[in-house]
Amino acid sequence: MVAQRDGDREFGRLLQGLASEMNLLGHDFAAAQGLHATDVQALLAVLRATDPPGITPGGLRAELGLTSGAVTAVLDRLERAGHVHRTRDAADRRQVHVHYHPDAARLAFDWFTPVAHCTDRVRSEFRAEEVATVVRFLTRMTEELERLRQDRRERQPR
Amino acid sequence: MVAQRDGDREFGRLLQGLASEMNLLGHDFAAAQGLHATDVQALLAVLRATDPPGITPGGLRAELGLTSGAVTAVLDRLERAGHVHRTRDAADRRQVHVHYHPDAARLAFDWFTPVAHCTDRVRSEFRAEEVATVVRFLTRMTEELERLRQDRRERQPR
DNA sequence: TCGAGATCTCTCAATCATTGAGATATCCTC
DNA sequence: GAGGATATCTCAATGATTGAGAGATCTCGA
Repeated sequence: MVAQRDGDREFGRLLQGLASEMNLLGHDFAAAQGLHATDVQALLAVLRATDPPGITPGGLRAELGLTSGAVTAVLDRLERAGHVHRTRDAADRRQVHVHYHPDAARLAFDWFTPVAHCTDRVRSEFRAEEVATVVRFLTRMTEELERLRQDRRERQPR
Repeated sequence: MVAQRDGDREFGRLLQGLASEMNLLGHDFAAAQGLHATDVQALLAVLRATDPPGITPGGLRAELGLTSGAVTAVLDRLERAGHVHRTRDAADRRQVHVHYHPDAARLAFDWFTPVAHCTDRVRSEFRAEEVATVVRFLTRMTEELERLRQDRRERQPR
């Protein structure tokens, strides 16, 4: 009754549903903080970027799919609200690095703690090797989607 | 060196990264179709809703985290562009059902076919029981996040 | 060393998506 | 029926996003 095709379809739907649910969490956080959805996405991207130098506006542009003007506006808002601050790169003074303010990190951390508990709870339902499988899947899936986007961008540069 | 805490953190980051990547696919589709990111999210939600009666504006409101005014605007745009159409429920004439136009479905289907291939490719790297594990994980994760959001909404109704 | 081109960020005006309150129509229950 | 609840839409105000272009800095070849 449930053919391979249906399985695939269900699979995609599952992924979409999860992504959508995570988006909504962002919306809720935004509403709770008096921020806008885009600002939250940007803030999370900044928090996620632990590579020492932080993330640049250009990186955010790529990560959020916004134009440069929009990124500047987002960062202005976040900076005005005290969540992040900008520093110029000493080596390449064209570049700007965005850093989060520790308080912003704590705020986000506190708010997302219940979410982390959710993750833990689900995680604890799986055996270690199953978790490893899931991690492998998530990693591969992300890689493949990244590659797909990159390919498309190269094939259609404008 | 990598403690449990770090593992958790990495796990959340993985999920976020995947969700973000899927979001970007939406952005790309939007750009390709001359739509806006929100419109695409809405269109996908409509396509995803296969429960026979379709989805209502209220359902979209919940699914996209928008206000009623915004949903009306989104649907106006999608309807004007010929992607969806609205019908009134015969039994409850307050309600509206949103249906996609077959051409819109085909358009989205064609565009997302390479994405489906991505999913298939990754999927084929896993044994059947591993796929089952991943499906179980995705399902549980979505359920838990849904529940978390619901709990929060009930605790803080306004 | 200099200059052309590339890269990164920001500015600014125009556009248009979103909010939020309220209007309208319909349903449900007493 | 009347009152309250529910679902959607309207509309003015707000402000986020776009897109072109300016400014500053770097890179590399002549």
